[in-house]
Amino acid sequence: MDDTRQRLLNAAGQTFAEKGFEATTIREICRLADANIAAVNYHFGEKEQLYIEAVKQAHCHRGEMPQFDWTDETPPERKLEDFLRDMMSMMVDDESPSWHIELMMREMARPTAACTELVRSFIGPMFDLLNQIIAEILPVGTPAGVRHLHAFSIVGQCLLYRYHRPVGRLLIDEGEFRSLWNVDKLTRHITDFSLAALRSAARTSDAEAAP
Amino acid sequence: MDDTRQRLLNAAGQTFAEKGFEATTIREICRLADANIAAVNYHFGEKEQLYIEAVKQAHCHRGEMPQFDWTDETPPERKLEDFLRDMMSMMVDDESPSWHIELMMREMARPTAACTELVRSFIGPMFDLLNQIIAEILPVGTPAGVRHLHAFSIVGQCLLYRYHRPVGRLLIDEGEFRSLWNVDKLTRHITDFSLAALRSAARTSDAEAAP
Amino acid sequence: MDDTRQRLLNAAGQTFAEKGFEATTIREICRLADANIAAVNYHFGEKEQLYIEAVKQAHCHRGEMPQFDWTDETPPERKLEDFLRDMMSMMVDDESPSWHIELMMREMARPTAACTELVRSFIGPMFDLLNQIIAEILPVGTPAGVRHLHAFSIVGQCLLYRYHRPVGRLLIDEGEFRSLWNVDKLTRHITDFSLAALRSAARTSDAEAAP
Amino acid sequence: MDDTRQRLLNAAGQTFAEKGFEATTIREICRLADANIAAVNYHFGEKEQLYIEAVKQAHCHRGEMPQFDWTDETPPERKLEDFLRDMMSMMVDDESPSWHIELMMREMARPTAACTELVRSFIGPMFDLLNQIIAEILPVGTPAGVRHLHAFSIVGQCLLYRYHRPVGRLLIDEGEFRSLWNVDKLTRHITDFSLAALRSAARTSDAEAAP
DNA sequence: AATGAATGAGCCTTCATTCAT
DNA sequence: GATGAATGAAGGCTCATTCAT
Repeated sequence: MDDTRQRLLNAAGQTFAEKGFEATTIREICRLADANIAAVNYHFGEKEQLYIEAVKQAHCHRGEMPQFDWTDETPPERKLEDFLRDMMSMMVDDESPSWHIELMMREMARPTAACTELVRSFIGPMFDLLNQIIAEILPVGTPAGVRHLHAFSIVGQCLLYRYHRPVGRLLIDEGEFRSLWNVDKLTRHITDFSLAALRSAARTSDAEAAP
Repeated sequence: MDDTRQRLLNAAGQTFAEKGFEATTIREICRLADANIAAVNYHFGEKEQLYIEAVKQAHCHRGEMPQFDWTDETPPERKLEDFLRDMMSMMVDDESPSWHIELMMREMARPTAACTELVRSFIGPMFDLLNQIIAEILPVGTPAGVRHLHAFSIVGQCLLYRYHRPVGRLLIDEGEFRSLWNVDKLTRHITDFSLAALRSAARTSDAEAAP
Repeated sequence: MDDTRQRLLNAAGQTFAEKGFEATTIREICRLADANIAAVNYHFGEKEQLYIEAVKQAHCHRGEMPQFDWTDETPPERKLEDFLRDMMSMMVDDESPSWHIELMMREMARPTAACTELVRSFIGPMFDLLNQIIAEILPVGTPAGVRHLHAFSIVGQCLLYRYHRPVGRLLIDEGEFRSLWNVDKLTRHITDFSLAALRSAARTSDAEAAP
Repeated sequence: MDDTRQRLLNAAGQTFAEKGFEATTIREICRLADANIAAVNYHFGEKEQLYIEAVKQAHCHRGEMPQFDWTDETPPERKLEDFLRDMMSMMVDDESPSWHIELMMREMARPTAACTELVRSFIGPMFDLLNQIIAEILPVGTPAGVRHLHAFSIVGQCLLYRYHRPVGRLLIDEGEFRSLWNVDKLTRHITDFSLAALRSAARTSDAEAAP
């Protein structure tokens, strides 16, 4: 039965997400999974392989890629907002612990062998999608390098709210923190901020192109 | 002699920055510092205290706060660019390993007891400074919450280039990576991007305020 | 099918011969035999039983006892030489790894439960045969104890070349080692050495018997 | 204090001698030495190093080389007997457990890294001494290779009584075994046997040299 | 003030074996 | 008859820490 294997993966993902690879012991995982200590070695060979499999499963579980109901008519501004809302729902999840995302975040900050796979199947496609949206806003012919810089600027704004949440908590007072760390509000702000920057870049670029 | 204590702090900062708290062993630090194995416990009581002291020293070493030669005449746009250039020089340091900054980055992502002190003496003042610059650009009377959102958007763009450098390396090809991950280029882009967004916000705000 | 059982025995013999009982793992044997991990316990109950069966098979494979074409006329000197040549071909086998013999050698040095069977069916008969040859050379009526001492002296000379081959390699230089560790040369030397000793013992014994 | 280190070496030698390297656990050694389990790692780094040091100490303890009160007048026959008596007292030691020798014997049969040192400081000198005695008996000018063969024949006779004691026990009945496995009796037999062979070789050699 | 020695808890891994199918 | 899954004990080793000097 694959039950034990699955329970191990869940327990591992959860614990690795919470404490990181080094600080997690396989005893802890096995206790949580209600499995024998030797089960990890039997199913995965070694601790690191279990970690890699857990990361793989983490983003699979999330559903590979979000589904948007966009048509050919959908304006890019709307697409950007949808995209950002999806991103921010991953960054700010007060209700669920969502170790799947936490594990991916850890992997992005300190990549191990599992990172390549993660980039191939999730991060890469998301990055490409964002670049397509940007391409619809910036003038045709904008170099890829410029689009990438804008994409990084947008993604950077999102990631901060997950990675630096504890620091943010120290920088602003509690009331403000609670009203701020909220998917709706943050989505709206980042959308406005980024759209303004993109439009400005588009204008500048046009002006340069047509003197 | 305080020599041993100092050598321990240096060795600890270096190693903690490179490997993180868990993955670093006291033996390793002592070997690097050419000190006795019991020296850490003698001077600092326990491993965690050594870590805290190392973090404290890391940001002290950096010189607390950058010094800008601004006058009352200096326009906020110039100030923002200077500020961002200083930030980016911390984010992108190809030449020096700069464990001081790496340690601070680690602490910001996974705060420990040392974080409060770090925020008080370095991150907080930097955040305040950025907010002052923003306040000069946005209309008088803009609520603090709005300023903070803009500050986060700006800081988020910067931090990405340090935290997600390995992922960035996987997303774009090597030639582009090398031409992109560069203080000048990134400073200019982030300045332009953020300034455009701020100006747009300023216009919108004025329009709302004066119908 | 008895195929698996047989493959296990071969793999076990080979591995036990090479590494000894303790250092050999069941997994290793099963991998080599391309059998399931539980096959050993299924077919043999436990590791030790597999070892015993492997030892049994080792000497069976060798053909129980050598066949000599001796007649009543064959002089004992010739018999001794034939016997020693057979012994030495087991001790010095450059060509084949011959795990069958290596396993028997191990068992003789550190006997386990398998040893009794080995002595009964192979070593004992060989020892008896040697004693018969000795009896033909020493005067009639020589006590069994004296014959046994001579047998031990002869066997001891042979065994050294297998058990202490690595030490021998360190005691003499490589050229000499290669010219020495050779069935023909060693057979001739041990035959001459032993025959001289036996004849001397025969003379002494006769002199004592007939004053 | 070096007390613990010494106790560990003693316990290790004893246990390794009894059970071999693989079958011995460091927990067992530490229990016997009344030391903490981490003491082995502290003093020797790893199990194998402890083993090597134990082997080194084993032959040091024995007193490097036996001391014989020989003069220039001492006939080689007397020297051979003394030499063999010393050898046999190592091979047949009913009274004392003498793990020192047992450990050396194990090392000779299955050499590890410790063997080279053992050969250099003990086995080699003993082998040289035996060859000198042989040189006094065989005619001047006998090639080294021939002397070595005789030395091996003599040493082989001795070693059998230690390595194959259990098999010997199965080949002859208990009464005979007890009367045989005895330093005096065996020394006398091996001396007579070998001396006869050497003298015969000397005569043959002379006859060939002077036709 | 400073250190070599020692400690005990705990790490990951591997073992021979047994269980349920 | 044969096997993949699972088990518990034990393996060597490393850890941060403390002790006696």
